[in-house]
Amino acid sequence: MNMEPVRAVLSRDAIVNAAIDLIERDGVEALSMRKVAARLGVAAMSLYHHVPNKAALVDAVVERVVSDLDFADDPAADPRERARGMMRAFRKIAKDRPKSVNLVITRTFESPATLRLYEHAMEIARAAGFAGGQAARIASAFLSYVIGSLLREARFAREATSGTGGDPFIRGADAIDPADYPNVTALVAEGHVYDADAEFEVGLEMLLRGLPEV
Amino acid sequence: MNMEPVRAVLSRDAIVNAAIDLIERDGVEALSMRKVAARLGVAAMSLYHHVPNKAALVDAVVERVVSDLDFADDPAADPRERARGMMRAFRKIAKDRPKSVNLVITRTFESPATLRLYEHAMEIARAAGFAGGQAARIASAFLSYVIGSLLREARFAREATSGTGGDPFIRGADAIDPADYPNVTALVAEGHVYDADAEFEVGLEMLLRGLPEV
DNA sequence: CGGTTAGCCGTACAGAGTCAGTTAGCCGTA
DNA sequence: TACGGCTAACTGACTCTGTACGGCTAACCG
Repeated sequence: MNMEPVRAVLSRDAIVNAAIDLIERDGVEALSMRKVAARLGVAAMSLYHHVPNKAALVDAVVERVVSDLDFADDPAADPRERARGMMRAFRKIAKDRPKSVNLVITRTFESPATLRLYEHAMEIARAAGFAGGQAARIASAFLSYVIGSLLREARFAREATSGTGGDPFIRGADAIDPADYPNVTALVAEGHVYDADAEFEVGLEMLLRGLPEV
Repeated sequence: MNMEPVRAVLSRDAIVNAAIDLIERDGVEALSMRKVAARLGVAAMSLYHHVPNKAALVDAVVERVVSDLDFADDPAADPRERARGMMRAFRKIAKDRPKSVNLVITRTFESPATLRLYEHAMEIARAAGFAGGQAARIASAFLSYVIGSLLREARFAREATSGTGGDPFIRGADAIDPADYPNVTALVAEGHVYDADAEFEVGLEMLLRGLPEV
């Protein structure tokens, strides 16, 4: 009656999923082959029939996270609007899988999925009228900016905010010496809260406004 | 005749130095307490009298790397020029200690040294006429951008370039399917090489040009 | 029905971080 | 000078990591 196969079902996909779960639950440093295996009810060494080693597993995780990104895009739309759309979609990683961000970020744009990001950014840059090397450099500028923002945002998201609805701008602000950090102190005194969205949009618009003449 | 103390001299500074050496030689993942200790001619556990644990050691490394940064700065100069100076100085990390960059990058701006970066950026933003929250967001935009650039640059620097003087734009470009990545392929065909300095400057100028009205 | 093979498991080992217990050198005081 | 105590380094052990090797078993193929 049980149609399930007797042996445990194991697949690359299942392994990657388990790894992502683990990372999002306990953080990147808690990822271990044994824990992934345990989560799948399987012995550690079984994983190695589907994944050559841990580094490859991590690569696969990154690939998955990036592949899940979906920048709905209308090629006929205003290139600036397309750029905004892509950047915002990219940034969604920080919301969806905050703990995995550090992994994505630490890797080159070489794998198919990450290269796709670059390709897409180039595509938009070209649609905006930039050619060759200039398009590449502009695309890189945008990507560098999202990545930097992502990093910042993911770190702030490490702990859920309390009910106040806003992160304090800096953790442990009380311990800061006003003489050494006057501007930061003043900001804290003003009650400035960290607003990831607002921050991100400011920089994004700066980049867009600062685009060279085509 | 031997004036050296019989027992090994150990200090927090010496430990941090050894750790940095190790990281720059063999990479972050090769850093281990035992190797640091061995490099200092000392038993592993001895380190724990100067550093509470490995995480703290890593923090100390980050702190050192960032503290060593020196953005010579004339408060009376044009704020834009000051911003350029700071950004370029920051970027020097990638040149001086490429392997340590990933560490710096993965941490919040909470420690004194990293907070100093933020303070400095805010200071320049205020000198440029921006106030309060807006100054903070502009400072963040610039910092996000450098950090993103740094990350990108550090990864390209992983292996020394061959004699050609230019990195190929993408490693393993031959394996890329032109149908999937037309823009990237075209770029490679044009012989585009990766030029970290040029790329960085393009984005920097975009941000400066795109600064809001004060 | 016999043989091959793909996929899972158990064992084992080197290297990691770090706790506990021990020892050795230095320094102030008598 | 002799001694007592304290700090800092050492030794050993424990747990957890990644993964190489070899054996077993269930499924498939002719």
